[in-house]
Amino acid sequence: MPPRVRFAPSPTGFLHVGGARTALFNWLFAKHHGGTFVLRIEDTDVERSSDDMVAGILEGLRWLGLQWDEGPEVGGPHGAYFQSQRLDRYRAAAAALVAGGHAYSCYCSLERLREERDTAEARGEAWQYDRACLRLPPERIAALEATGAPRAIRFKVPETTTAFADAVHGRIAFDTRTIEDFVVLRSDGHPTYHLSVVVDDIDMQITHVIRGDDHISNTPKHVMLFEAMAAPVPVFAHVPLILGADKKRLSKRHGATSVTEYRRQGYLPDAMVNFLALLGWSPGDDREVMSLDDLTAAFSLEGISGGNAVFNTEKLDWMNGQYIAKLPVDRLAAAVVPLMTDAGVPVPAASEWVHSLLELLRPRARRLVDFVELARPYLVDTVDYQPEAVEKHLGIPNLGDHLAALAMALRTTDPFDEPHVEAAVRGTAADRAIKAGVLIHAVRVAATGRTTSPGLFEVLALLGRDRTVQRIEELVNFLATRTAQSFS
RNA sequence: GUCCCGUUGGUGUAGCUGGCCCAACACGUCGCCCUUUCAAGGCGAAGAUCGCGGGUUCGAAUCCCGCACGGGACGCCA
Repeated sequence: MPPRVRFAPSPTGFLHVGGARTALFNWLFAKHHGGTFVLRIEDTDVERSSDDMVAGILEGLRWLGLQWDEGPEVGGPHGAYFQSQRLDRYRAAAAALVAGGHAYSCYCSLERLREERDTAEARGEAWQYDRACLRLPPERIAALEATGAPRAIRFKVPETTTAFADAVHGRIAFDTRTIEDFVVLRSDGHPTYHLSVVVDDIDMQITHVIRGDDHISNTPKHVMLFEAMAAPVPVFAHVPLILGADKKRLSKRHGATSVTEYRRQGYLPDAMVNFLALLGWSPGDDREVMSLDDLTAAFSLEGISGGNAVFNTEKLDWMNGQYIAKLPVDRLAAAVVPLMTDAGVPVPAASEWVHSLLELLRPRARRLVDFVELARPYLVDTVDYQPEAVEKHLGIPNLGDHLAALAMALRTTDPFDEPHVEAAVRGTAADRAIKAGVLIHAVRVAATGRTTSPGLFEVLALLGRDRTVQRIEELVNFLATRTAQSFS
């Protein structure tokens, strides 16, 4: 039977990288085994959930290429896929638990519970629910019910040892005495997380629950619930957490954590997926740059490692560079041109020329946004000279004359391509008995205003004769006025 | 405080059915090559007493025990 897995985000925040990786592992597992990937929105916390967050999560998943087989917008035979639309199911399940003797009503006030916890915490201890309401005599319960007192439903935790076989950690056992009678249905009729997940996982026939390590201690509760509902317990696989550089759980403090943010910064979805897949998982061999198809073919739960992983941005950048290097140029242009336009850098319509430019810059970019600054000198009309470039390369005696001579030579360079431009530059340098490098550096400043650029002859060929000559002459003028000023 | 998970170079991992491991791959770092600069690419180097301490064994990163440290969970949040 093909497996059914699910990703069940709570729309109380953005899709962060940890959630994205959990989704990815689920997706890969499903695809590897020809199974089904279900997306379920856990929005039982009405206060904190929002439609915008749902939209953002869906968008993030699609951007990564993780389309779901069942869930929001695509439907499926096991819906609804929003927990807020399944409230009846949870209430029925809670009633069934009570009827079966697995759960009971609790009339304790929130104030009392909080006080108990606070005093316990003051002693440095944890408080467990004292089962006060489990011992209530029937007539007392009847009286409370008659007055319409608010009541929650608590699961009656049996005294045993619950154990489950975790696909990444092996057997994990809990003494249930350390687990209190947890609430499954709040007094407002809304289910808690524990009830809704289990009910949904049963209804949606989930066979494998792949989720974060932070759920390990919830799992015995879920196992007990599955058993109380006489449902088969799915296989659990708890994947390690993603940590920041300080080994603390990844959070806002660490900078970008949402996939939307990485998208905005110019990371490619394939690179993101590849990088995330390698955080806590390995194919078992030395492969690292892997497509979604490669990952799907290689994926297995056994390859997931047990320890938490630090999110290493440097490696992500490297990975992104690998994918930028391989991106077909038309797709690269489609991704990058809008960024340039947004930044106020005009891009000509001539796509051949733009493609050549991008090819020149490609090995120098790690993120798509890098292209904007990299490309700026080739797209704007006037070149701004960086002070350090001026200082470093323009202090040559008679430089203006040398440049004027070069401009003259370039005027008749034909064709104006890389080898001919190179010949003209080197020829001029030889004629004037200066090192080619000196002239090259100065011309780079003329053409780009910077100390660094792609190979100068490629740059000039790309700029074309007119703009090249014009920029060299502009630098000649700049030098002349500067000299005049220094004498005044 | 209690329970649970984890611990291989700065980072991510491989190795973990014990010997082929004086530990491998990738990122990062450093150097060299290429070269007009910056990248990219190629080549090379440094960097881990495999958390610590005991044990088992002819032999342990690999098996057992203890400890330390890190992380997570202990809600009518998910």
